[in-house]
This record gives sequence, C-alpha cells and structure tokens, in this order.
Amino acid sequence: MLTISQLAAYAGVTVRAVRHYHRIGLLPEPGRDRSGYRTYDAAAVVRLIRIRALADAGVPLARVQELLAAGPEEFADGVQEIDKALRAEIRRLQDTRSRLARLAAGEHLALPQSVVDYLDRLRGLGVEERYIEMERDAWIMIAAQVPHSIDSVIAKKREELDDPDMVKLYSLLSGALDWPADDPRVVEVADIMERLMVRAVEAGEVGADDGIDDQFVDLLDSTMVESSPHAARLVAILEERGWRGWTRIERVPADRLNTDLPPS
Amino acid sequence: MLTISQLAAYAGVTVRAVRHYHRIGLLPEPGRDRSGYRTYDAAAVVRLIRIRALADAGVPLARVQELLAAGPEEFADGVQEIDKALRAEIRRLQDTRSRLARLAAGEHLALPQSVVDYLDRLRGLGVEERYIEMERDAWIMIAAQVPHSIDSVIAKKREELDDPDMVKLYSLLSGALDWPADDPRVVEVADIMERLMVRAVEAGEVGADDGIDDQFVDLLDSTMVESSPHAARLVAILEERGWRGWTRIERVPADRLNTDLPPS
DNA sequence: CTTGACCTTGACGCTGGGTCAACCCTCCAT
DNA sequence: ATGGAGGGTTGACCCAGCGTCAAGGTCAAG
Repeated sequence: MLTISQLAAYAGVTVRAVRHYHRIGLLPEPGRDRSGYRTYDAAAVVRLIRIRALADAGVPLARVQELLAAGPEEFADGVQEIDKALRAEIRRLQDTRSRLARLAAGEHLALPQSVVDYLDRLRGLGVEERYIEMERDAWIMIAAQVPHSIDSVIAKKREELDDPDMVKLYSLLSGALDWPADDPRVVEVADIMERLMVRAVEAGEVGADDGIDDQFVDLLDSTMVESSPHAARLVAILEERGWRGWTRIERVPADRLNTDLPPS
Repeated sequence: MLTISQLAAYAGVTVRAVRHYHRIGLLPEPGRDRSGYRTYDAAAVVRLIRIRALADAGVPLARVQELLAAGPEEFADGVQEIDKALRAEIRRLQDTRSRLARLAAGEHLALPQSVVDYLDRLRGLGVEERYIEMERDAWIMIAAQVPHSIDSVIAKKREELDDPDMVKLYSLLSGALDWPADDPRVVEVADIMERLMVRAVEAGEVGADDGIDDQFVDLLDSTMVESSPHAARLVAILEERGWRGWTRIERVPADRLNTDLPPS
C-alpha cells in the first residue's frame, strides 16, 4: 500500500494535486490507516496516470471526469475533439511565433512584412527615425483595423514613393519636427502636397473606397495634428485651398468651404 | 478621441480587459471627460495592440510590462526567451497529441506502442479481455515508473511468448478468472510456472537488474494477489516449492524457507 | 526523548479576466 | 419633458488548478 506522496511520485504529480483531485471527486477518496493517512493501491496509480494524460492535453478536470466515466465510444469521440483542439492550439502558437520573429527582426510588434518593408524604404530615403516611429504607430493601427487589405494599401503607398515629389515631401516632413514654430517651409510642403493631390484627382485615385471607416480616419488625423504644431498649420493652409483631411484627403467644392462644419 | 469600448474594439479586446490593464498599471489611466468617461488617443490603441501581441504569446502580463518598459536590447532578449518557450510548448503539445493518438487507436492511455503491440499479441493468443485489462494496468504503471527501459523490458516479454509453455500459461491464467475457489488446475499452473522458472534460472535470466525498485515490485505483486483468490494460492504453492514473488520471481534457498519473513 | 520527515485539514493567493449589480450620462424619439 | 436604449462608472464576487503557508498529529531512527 502507498502513502499519498508515494502515489504522487509514481504518477509524477504533486501531493497537493492529488488532494485537489479528491476534493473535486476526480479521484475517489481511498481508505485510511489507523492514524488517518490515506492508503492507496495500484488502481489509484493507474487512474491518476490517466487523469494526467488527459490533463496534460489541456482538458479541464471536469471534462476529464466525464471522459473517464463515459463508455468507450464517447471516450473516443472526446479524444477526437481534444486532438482537434490541440492541432488548433499548435497552429496558433506557430502563428504567434512568426509574429514574434518579425518583431525581433526589426519593427516593434504586430506588423506584417509589407509594412516593415515600407518603413525600411522610408529609412532608405533618409527619413528620420522619430518620424518613422510615428508612421509605424499609425500603420500598427491600420493593420489592426483592416488586416485583410493592409497589403494592398501599403502597395499603393510604395508606388507613390516612385514620385520624386513624394520623396521630397517625406524628406521635408521628416525634418519638420525640428523647425521653428512659423517656419515658411510649411507653405512649401503645402505646395507639394497640393501638386500631388491634383495629380491624384486627375488619375481618379481620390474617393476610392479604402475600407477604412470615417471615425478611424478622424482618429489618425487627430493623432497627426497632435504630433507637431506645424501639422495643424499645414492642415489649415490646405483647407483654405479647398482640401480637407490628411489620412484621406478630399477636394471640398468651393461653395461649401467652411459652411458644413458643425457649430462646436 | 475614443471611449473605452471603441479602444477595445480597435485592439480586439474586451472593455473588461482594458480596465484590468489599468488596474494592474499595464496601460496608463487616460484623462476623463467632464462626465467621468475615459478618453483615449491613438497611442493607447498602439500600446494595447502591443500588449495583446505579447500576451497572445503566453507572456504573463507582469512580464509584458517589464518588456515594454525595457530598452531595445533587453526587449530582444526577452522575445528570444519567449520564442524558446513557445517552441518547447509546441513540442510538448505535439508529444501529447501522439500520446492521444495511441490512446484513441486502442489501448487506453499513456502506453508506448511496444506495450500496445504486446497486448495485441496476447489478444491474438485468445487471452480474455478482462485479463488483458489487468495486464494493461500493470504496464501503465511500469511505463510510468521506468519509461526509458520499458521497450527492452517488453521485448524480453515478447520473446518469452515464443515458448509454448508460456502461451499455455497465459491461456490458463486468462480462464482462471472464472474457476471455482479450489480448482485443481491452479496446481497445473504452478507446474508450468516452475518449469519456466527453472529454465530461466538455467539461462541465467533470473536476478538480472531490471531497474525496477523493490517497493514497486511489491506494489505490483499485491495488486495481482488482490485480483483473484487463486492468485494468493498460486503464490503460496510456489513458495512451498522454493520460489518467491511474482512480478520478479526469485529462487529461495531451501534452508532459508520461512525464516526471513517478518513476524507480522 | 528528540528530531525530522510525513501526514492531516483549512484557508488564502495567484492569473486573466467574466459576470453581475447598482448607478450615472448621453442621445434620440415621442 | 420624458422615457428608453445604449453607452459609461466603480465594486464585488467567481472560475480553474493548484502553490503556499499555518497549525497541528504521526512515524521511524538515533
């Protein structure tokens, strides 16, 4: 006959776990010797080993109890299910692992490779690290928001970088973080942006549905505006010229300028 | 600005989880509007998404906090560690999966293939299912006890089945479960066993260290004795003839018969 | 007889939140 | 103005699966 610690040792569990199984009725309480110690036989070892085999597979103890009480066919069905869950869990962990790999490889966290490549390209253009971090944070949000279309969105962005005006724009914006409050180059930025926007409108690239909802666009815009004092000024200048927004810029018809803003 | 539920939706978590992160200091408490609602900005979304990326990898929230507060090199080291843990966990789950596969394939739980094969062979010899279950339970314990040498132990057992006497023995033992209390065939069983043992001793196969400790052997023996009334009688007969034990049978020198048993 | 290793029950702690409860705010339709 | 829906707020208790004391009773050895 065995004591509780011997039983536990045979099955590779702790004494505390065995007592826990008794309390929840998973392992029947055995007899006691004259001093109150529990005395176990080999059947208890076998039952305990079975319990652990299932519990190690992640099966909740309540379900373990059901399964061990069930007939062979129900048991087999249950094991099938458990195996499916295990497969799913393994795949989930593998996905997580590749996410972490990308994370460690460079960009901090949760970004698809396409975005990482895009940010690397900005770096290659000489854009400052501080600015890239802002971009990165915006892309983290976009990737979380529209995970399915992030690749096509970023592909369009990459194409835009083929335009020398766009490259110029980024190099100016990057440096703008250190400009004095009323630097005249903000106007230069606005000029470049307007040229780009006009071309985009002509190419029919404005107004296409990007799958990002309006409120989310507002959120990105307000983050941008808060990031630098120049940003607000820039948006104001563009608005005077009939453009609205930032993340998604739209042409505002001249007759509606400043007329459809809410009173607040 | 975002409300808590909007923040939660962007990051794909529940409102309750966000509040939990506030309480444990993982996500800083944001400002409130005049009615006491929390108001979040995009930075909170980014931080929350990062938290989830790590938490999904199974990192405890306390560690997530450390990592997000740490510098880049410490962060990278931490991610390395996490990845190692993930790899280990994936392998553990795969092992569990193959254990479950064997389980579903036939024998109930936690037995290596070699033992399953052995039990199948017993079945093929016409041994009753009830008896096989007893054998199986014993092997479950042995496999738990000496997992490294189980294959060699079982290989020896399989070889023994090539002996027609051993086959005869099993077929008798299997049927013995239904014998009346004082069936004379028990003596026949004892005869066969003695023949087998004598041959084993001559072949030098007795006394070899099997790596199983004495106490464990006692446990297996007592289980066997309790399994049937004939078992005790069988052991008694063999003991009269100078053999002791069951799981591991030894020759007892004639002059020491009944002299070294404890008085109890 | 002491010592140290076990045994007993009972109670609280831990993670990562879920799930009420009880109440306040805001907005919209009536 | 009023009521109801659908947000938000704090607080408190609940879950698994044990770990970890606490406060004792027992056992075997020296």
